[in-house]
Amino acid sequence: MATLRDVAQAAGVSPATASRALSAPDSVSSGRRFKVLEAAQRLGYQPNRSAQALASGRNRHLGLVLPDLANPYFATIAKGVQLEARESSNAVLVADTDEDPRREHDVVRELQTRVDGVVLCSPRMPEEQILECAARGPLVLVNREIEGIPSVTFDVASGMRQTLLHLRALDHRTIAYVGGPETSWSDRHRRRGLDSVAGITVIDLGPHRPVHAGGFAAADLALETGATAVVCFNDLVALGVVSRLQSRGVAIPSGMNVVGFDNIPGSTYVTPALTTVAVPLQRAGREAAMLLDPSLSPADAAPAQLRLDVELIIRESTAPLTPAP
Amino acid sequence: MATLRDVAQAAGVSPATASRALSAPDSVSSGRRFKVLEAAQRLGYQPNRSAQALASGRNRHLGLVLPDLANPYFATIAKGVQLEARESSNAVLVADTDEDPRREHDVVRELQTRVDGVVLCSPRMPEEQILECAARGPLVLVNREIEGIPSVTFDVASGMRQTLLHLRALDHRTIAYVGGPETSWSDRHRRRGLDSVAGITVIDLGPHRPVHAGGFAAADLALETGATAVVCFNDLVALGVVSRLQSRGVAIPSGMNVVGFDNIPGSTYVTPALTTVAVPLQRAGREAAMLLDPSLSPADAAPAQLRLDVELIIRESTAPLTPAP
DNA sequence: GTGAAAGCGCTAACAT
DNA sequence: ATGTTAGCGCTTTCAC
Repeated sequence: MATLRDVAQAAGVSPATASRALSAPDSVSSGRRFKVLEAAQRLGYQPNRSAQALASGRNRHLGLVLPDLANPYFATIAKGVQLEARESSNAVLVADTDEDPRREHDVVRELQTRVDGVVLCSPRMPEEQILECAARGPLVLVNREIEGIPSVTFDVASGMRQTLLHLRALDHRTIAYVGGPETSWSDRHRRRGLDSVAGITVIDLGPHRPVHAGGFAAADLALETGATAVVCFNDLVALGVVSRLQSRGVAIPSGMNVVGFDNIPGSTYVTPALTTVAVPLQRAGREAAMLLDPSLSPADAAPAQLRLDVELIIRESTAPLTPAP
Repeated sequence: MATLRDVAQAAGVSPATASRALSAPDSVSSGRRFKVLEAAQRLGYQPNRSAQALASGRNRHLGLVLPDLANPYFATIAKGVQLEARESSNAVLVADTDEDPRREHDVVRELQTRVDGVVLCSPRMPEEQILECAARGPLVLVNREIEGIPSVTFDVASGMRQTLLHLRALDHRTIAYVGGPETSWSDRHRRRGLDSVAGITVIDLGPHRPVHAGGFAAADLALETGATAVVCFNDLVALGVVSRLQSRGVAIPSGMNVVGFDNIPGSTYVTPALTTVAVPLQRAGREAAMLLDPSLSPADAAPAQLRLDVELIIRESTAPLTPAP
């Protein structure tokens, strides 16, 4: 394998010049630059990443920690991180914590020994642990906000408000909300939108596991309340609600309206297709990765806290309460 | 940040001994080992990965290349790779190719500059390009076999045979097969199982895109043939077939049976739950990562070609053709 | 703009 | 079992 020395020698310049020709082309006269590039090409030169990293103190590796790679929500964020990473010639180290918040802390620390910065999607890790991790190296939060740490979140309160306005316009007056994990930033902020619309009564069905199975129990509760629509913490839960309602013989939307959150791919595949709040997951991943780029964030600036807009997508699972005659 | 020298000094030993105490404990007397470990602990020593990598020539990084992270099929494989990597104290660099086979080659090569070995899930990259990549460094294929390259695949022909036997037992005599991409190893091998069961006529519906949308067109074709059951290349397609049939008013399983492949999580969420062939995706990821461990594979041995067993999971989308009276 | 030289922090012969 | 020594391949002052 050809080294930089070989290239320099072949080009008749010093290793320093060869290095510069490759990484800071403008600081080398065009003649020599050309010779170096040509030699590198000819010898099939591939820089040794480890040596670069050791000498420069930077890896060009980004870390990404998330609860579950097989969850389309997180997978989509991961795609966004990848996309941005590739454009800034970084690589992404992904670590899945298997939904175990206790494991997250160790995973982050382990990753921090290997990367220049970490994107952390951790709905449940205790705040003080996150602060501790942030002290060890650059870190950006996704879907959660902590004072003093850069983050990318979604304006879910607005999403909730849009949802309620939509349902009210369809003549619904009593709706049920299937909550997510109690400790989640994301659920707290959805709830902030719950009382933002006059003329709608919201029945709180309490916290539920944010997965398909969580929707089963919730569906039965919803039916009991007399609500005409059920709004769910996320699409996975909403899908569970739909399944359960259908198997109990309740038609959607005629017997009950259902709204999800997130707009994961599965929300369009189900029948009826789910009305849901689209959150720009991939964009969030990109933005998070960008916030990690040191050249873009002067160290003295306040940590950026992005709040991305969301949009209600109306599909088949919501309809006027009483259809026109 | 404390370095190994600092630790050595604090423990009153040479850097070499300190290094050994940490990485090959048995080669150091227990007294000194203890002192080193204690000093490391006290100073909060964290080895510098770049330096280790440069000196040893190994990164403890594994690469994983796949078409689409948001596809549950690949996401599950990724989880398996992660699991095994963690146990062997490796980290995983994931690269998504956005389903673009032309991009795969570059992505793999880029990754190979950063990792000790690559797990490649690439249904469509041309064989010669894969061979070229394999020549550059350790590489294991998943869900594809190429002579001379270690791989982990599934016995999908057996899965197909199990499916046909099941359908025959339910009195089906004519079934339709919705194929996947023509060039895919995986589709070729499914087809090998197609003629393995006597007494069943299989109508080939031709290649389809292996996603939900692909199932729509296929559903209409299937209806036209008079088949009583449709077997699909994968669950995503099967889900599409189900959607389309239902929206055309065909009940499942009474009007048509549907079988998928892969047993992705979504296959249980749909109504009716999908009969499908479960393939051990996570296990495949693990095995692939293990094959990459140099300590387990003597360089002179023939490349391992694992073929994992699959199992038909019978759910609600298949039923006897003519129910008992 | 260019080169010489000094490391980055660690591992692995080699010698003892 | 331990220490000495030499790099691994690159980046980056510093002087010119």
